Amino acid sequence: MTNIKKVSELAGVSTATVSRTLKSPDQVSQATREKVLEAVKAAGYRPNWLASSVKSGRSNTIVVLVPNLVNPFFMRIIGGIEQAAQEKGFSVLLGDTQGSPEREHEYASMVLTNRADGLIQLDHSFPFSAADADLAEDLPMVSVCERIATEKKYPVIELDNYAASRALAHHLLGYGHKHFAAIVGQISSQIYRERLAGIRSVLQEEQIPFEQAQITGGAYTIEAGIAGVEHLLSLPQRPTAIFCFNDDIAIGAVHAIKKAGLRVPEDISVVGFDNIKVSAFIDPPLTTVDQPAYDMGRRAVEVLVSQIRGEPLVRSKEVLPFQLIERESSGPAPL
Amino acid sequence: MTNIKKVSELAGVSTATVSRTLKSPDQVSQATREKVLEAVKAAGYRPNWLASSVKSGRSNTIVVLVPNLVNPFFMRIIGGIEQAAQEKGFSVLLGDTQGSPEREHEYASMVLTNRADGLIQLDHSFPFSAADADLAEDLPMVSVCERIATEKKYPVIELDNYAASRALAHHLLGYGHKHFAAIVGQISSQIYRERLAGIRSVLQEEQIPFEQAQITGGAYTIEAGIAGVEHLLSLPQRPTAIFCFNDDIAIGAVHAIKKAGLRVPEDISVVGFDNIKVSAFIDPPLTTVDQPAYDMGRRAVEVLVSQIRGEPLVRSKEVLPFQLIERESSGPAPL
DNA sequence: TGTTTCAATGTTACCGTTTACATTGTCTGA
DNA sequence: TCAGACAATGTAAACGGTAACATTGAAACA
Repeated sequence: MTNIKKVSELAGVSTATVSRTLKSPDQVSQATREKVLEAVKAAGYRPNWLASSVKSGRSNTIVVLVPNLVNPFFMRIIGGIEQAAQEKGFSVLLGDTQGSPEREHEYASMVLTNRADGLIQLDHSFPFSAADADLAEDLPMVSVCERIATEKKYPVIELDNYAASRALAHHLLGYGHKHFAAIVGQISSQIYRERLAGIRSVLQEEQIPFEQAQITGGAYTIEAGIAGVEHLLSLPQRPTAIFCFNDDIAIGAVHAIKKAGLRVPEDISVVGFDNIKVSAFIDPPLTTVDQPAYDMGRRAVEVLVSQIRGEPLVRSKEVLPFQLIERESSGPAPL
Repeated sequence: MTNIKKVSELAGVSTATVSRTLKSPDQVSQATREKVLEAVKAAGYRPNWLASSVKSGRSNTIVVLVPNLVNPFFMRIIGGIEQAAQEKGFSVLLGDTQGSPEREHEYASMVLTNRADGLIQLDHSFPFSAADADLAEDLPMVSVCERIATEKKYPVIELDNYAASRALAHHLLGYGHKHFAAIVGQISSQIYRERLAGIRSVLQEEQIPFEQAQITGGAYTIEAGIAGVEHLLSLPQRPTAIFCFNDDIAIGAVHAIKKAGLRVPEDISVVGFDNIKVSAFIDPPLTTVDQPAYDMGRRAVEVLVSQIRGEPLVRSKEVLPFQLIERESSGPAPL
């Protein structure tokens, strides 16, 4: 291992001078600087990051807890996180939790052991184990999309899910739909409640019933979309419009509807959520709500890093703008 | 900061005893152990990972260089990497390179600075900068799917792309196709050459021409698929079967073909590569080659970790099995 | 010329663990 | 009763940097 001592001997200076040459070159004379840099080159020296970090007590690393790596929406968020983190000199430790609390505990505890300085949670659970909960008191943590289920208010970057689903509902009402259904994602999450409330509020204003039987789902997957449609088509009163709580569900729903011999949107309109890339290119292209995933990731890092730096929290909640994307999976209600 | 010293004072023992209690409890007497563990709990002590790592000289971390986070195929690989890494006690630093050499250099240099112990490269470039190249001599590095372009042979986990594209070609020949085209991904990569060679070899055996004009593309994206089809449809001799070098390209191709008023597969057959999740649920479902992405990620970690541990390399190349998935995007050639 | 100042560099303590080596004390066996 | 063995614990030196403080020497100024 080529360490700073070897370089200092090679250059005929002290280790402090080598360190200074690399960290604050203006404190070192021109001549010495050149000498040292030459020695660095000759020895092939790169400072040991672990050693500097243990000294500074900072790892300049953040952990990101992702429920599902294959979800392209999450990956767009992570793209933003990566970009912003790199700009701020942080690196990103990936925590693929698969929704498992044990995995979450494990990754979350990295912040307790100085392996990471902060945490971004994309799921809605409080990621620390009960045993660690009190230690986790004031740790830098930010949630994106979801809201962490705990008393203490952690900053959150989110979408106005309530308004967005109201927009979707109005969009479908404008097409004359009267029979609605929803295929929801993970139950018990904040998102679930807000989106459902948004839909409910609009339908209530119009005095349109929205029965419990027409709410199905349980996961944000294509399979959940397929199973949801199979259930809905078996009901006595078949819906003419289906809210899917993300685009994966919607893709499954469209697939299942077509497989059942029905048409989208002529027989049933389908709307999604997230606006993932592929949604624009399936048949029919999906009406959905665009979430600024990349920017959400960026903001999350900015907020987290300012927390890590101990700066005061400006806003504990940031709501980013959504955009209704009207495509061809939604249309006039059948007569 | 609660450190080991505080705990040792609280327990009335030396720091060494605290360390031993946590790392090798059998060296400590029952009574002391209990005393120490109680103090650990009372102080809310968690050992500082940075400090242990600097001592051991190991970060138990691997960097993964990903050209594109949003590609679900890469994410499946990364899922396997994550899983295997966790099992082996490693964590994963994500490096989203976007194909930029500077980004690659930056992430790759983490291995030089002890921030990570090894590197998995999903792209085909040698990720170290020219200045670092000689330092990078014997660093643990594994490439997945692609082959790293350098003299020294790094272990590689890959698919038999040649055989896989031969299988696709035979599949389409079986449907009586005579006019072929390819929409390729990144030119100059190993994958590009092997897949093209596979197709060429089959067509040559059958004495079927495969002109340069019918090879188009440049990126592994939906947009490249769309642009590719637009180009191919403008040719005097329109192909009846199109090889797409990944499923994203194929999704774009199918979209563009349908938009042009043609049918898949009645007018043009389309085949993809990778078997990403959504490929089974688009209309028509995509004929493609399944790559065991998850297992490739797992194997990459296993090979990398054994390299990190200094174990001798068993095989420098592992070829994992592919599977031809015949779905409805390919069919009999039009008359 | 003597004092002050300051830039350049060296010395050394420290970050929080781990661990080789030293010490203590108890138990065993002759 | 005492040497030897061994288990339990303490002491202190690492790991590879960084930075506060100390030292040196030359320039600046009165």
